[in-house]
Amino acid sequence: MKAVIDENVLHDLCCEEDHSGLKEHMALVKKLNNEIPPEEELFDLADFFKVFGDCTRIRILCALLYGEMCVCDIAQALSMTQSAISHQLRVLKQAALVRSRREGKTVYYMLSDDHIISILSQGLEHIEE
Amino acid sequence: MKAVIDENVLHDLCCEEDHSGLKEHMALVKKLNNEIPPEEELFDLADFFKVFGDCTRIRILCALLYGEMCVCDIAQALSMTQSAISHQLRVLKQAALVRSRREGKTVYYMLSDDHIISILSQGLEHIEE
DNA sequence: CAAATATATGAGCAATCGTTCATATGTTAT
DNA sequence: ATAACATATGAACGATTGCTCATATATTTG
Repeated sequence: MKAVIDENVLHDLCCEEDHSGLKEHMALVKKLNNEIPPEEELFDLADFFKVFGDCTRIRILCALLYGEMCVCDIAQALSMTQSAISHQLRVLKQAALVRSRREGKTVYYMLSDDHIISILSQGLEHIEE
Repeated sequence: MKAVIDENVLHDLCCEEDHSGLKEHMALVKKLNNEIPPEEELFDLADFFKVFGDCTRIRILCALLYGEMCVCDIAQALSMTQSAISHQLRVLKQAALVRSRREGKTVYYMLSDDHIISILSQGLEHIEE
């Protein structure tokens, strides 16, 4: 192993102008218990991000930023078929990114929590560079 | 449009016990200039998250949490072929998630900034629920 | 220069993904 | 019950993805 380990990483982080990364790094390393997490957890993590990795799903999430919407309105807003939207809403729901509420014939979807907003926001920050 | 708009969202957020989401929401809405961002930006955002949406790439990023590593060591650490790792490092590099440094025959890869750490960390937080 | 080592890359293939189309399920109104 | 509307879902198909294998490029050493 030629890899530079542990303390050097912390040293590098400490020597940067922006110290905000250090706390997050420590939190993550603590969370990881100083080891690469078990395969299963990394698999879940990849699966989680995979859901964000599709333009249609991102557009749905952005549409829901402004409040809950029913399926047909989302479809109309994105100029896509009801079926396509419904399929993707299922993916989003399985990943717990959205939840739904039925009101008669129509089903309203909304973001399941505002964790999602900060993840989207952080992604946007990164690509604007 | 049956969608609930704007102020209602803010109202909902204000009425939650945890107020931490509001600031982030406002930041994002401000960033979006109160509109769904142009298709191109959402496309880029999806592309960005897509990179995190693969188990091998996540494992590489986690390996690099502890410091820079050369290609063959990453391959050994993850029990994968050098070629597979090299292909994925290219994807990670194109997405600006890693950068590399050549030292003789060997090429060392490292995380390009600690933004990535906080994104990983935030993802882990979400799946641990 | 040739050999050895580390990395990068192109072609090909199996698997996964996102959409469409047809159809099923669920709800309301007549 | 029947019709109308909203949503969900299964099959199928084209596109994309991640790996393997073979080979190319780059660097060091003899």
